[in-house]
Amino acid sequence: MPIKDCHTEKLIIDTAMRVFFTEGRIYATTQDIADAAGVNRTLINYYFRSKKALFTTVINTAREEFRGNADSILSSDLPFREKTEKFIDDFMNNLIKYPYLESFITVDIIQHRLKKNAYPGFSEKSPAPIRQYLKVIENEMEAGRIPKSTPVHFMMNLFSLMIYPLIMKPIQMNLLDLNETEYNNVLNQRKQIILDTIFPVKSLK
Amino acid sequence: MPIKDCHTEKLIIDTAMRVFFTEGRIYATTQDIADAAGVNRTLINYYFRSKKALFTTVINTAREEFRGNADSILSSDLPFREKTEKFIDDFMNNLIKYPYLESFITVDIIQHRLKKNAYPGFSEKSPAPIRQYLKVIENEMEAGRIPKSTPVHFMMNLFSLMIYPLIMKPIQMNLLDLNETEYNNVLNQRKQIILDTIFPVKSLK
DNA sequence: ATAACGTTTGACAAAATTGTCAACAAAGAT
DNA sequence: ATCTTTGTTGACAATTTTGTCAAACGTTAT
Repeated sequence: MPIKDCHTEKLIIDTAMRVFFTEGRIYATTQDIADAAGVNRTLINYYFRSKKALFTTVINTAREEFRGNADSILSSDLPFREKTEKFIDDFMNNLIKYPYLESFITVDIIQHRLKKNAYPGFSEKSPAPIRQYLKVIENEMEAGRIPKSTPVHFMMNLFSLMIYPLIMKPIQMNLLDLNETEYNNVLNQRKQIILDTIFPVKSLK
Repeated sequence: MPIKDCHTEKLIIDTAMRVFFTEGRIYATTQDIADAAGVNRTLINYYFRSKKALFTTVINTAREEFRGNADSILSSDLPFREKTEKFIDDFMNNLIKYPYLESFITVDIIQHRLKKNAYPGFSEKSPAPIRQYLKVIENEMEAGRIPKSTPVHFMMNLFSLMIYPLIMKPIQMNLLDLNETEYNNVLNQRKQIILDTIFPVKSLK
């Protein structure tokens, strides 16, 4: 079989991403992943050497998968509101696929800090498209087209409103007394709600 | 030593809460916790029988610790804005102590779902003070004193804005290019920012 | 003093998880 | 057909983590 197959490798990666980032099973073992993929556990070691190596692979794969669109949207020369709208749309579609990705990255960072290692997944500076977008936010605030605070808070608000309802779905379902279907309906309304929140409509008494 | 000491038991609980909910070390072993507490690991089994039992104990302890204030604030007859202000203040003070508590509860729920068990930490309905507060939000929306959406989204926004910046601190620090001190300064401004976001000021052009 | 009790400890056993290896299978190249 | 390379498997070893137990300790009451 001299031609590289890599279909098993891809199967393992896809399964691991689903188990980790979609289902949020942070304690999943290599056996769990192998079972979910329907392959022999040894193959994980064959293709990735160790569980940790698989882990960094899937995190990087997922991050790259997300970067593409987001960067081109943020770097485009669309007007601020349209750009933000597109960004929310793209980002939330990704979130539905891998809601727990950020949670895993956070856990990963905490691990590295414990061993006093710098986190390999991070570059020194924040990504250029983000820095650029922050500048645009600043302009919009000065022009008075969005509430005056600081670009950093605007970004925090934006990410908070998008991500939190997805990663804490089980808790929120109980807190707000919603079943699965009801909660999913609410999630579908979020894009519009988020827009209305960060671009407040001025129709209050 | 016939008189119950319980100071070791309390030490273990406090340490476990710190390791789990403050430091976010989700992979911490019983040995890690024992080391952090400076006690023999066997004592964890002596006082709590198993790691899982310790886990449910600390989750319940932390939840009870948080409930008290929040419930009395939400059930008080303060005007809506003041009530919300107090709630944010109380909730965020708790969050600073145990930012990762909700993350752990979520992980716990996911575990239980995998075993097809109902989550023991949840009652059927959502807590009464929350249901009551949701009613008040509805009234405020109808009166036009806050932007019209639904109480559920208002709550989601509120929790999102409070919790997300704390649990994703490492990621946000990199994304926004802030060091520890700068990020903490930003966090200190959040209470006011959140108020301004959910009670929009109408000074836009 | 000693008996009783709760607490603490180290050594050990059990379980769970991960990693390694030699053997085997499959498929194209020679 | 045989060789070569890649992929796959099961058995095994190593490691990590958790749980158990008997013995020792310290304090108090008798």
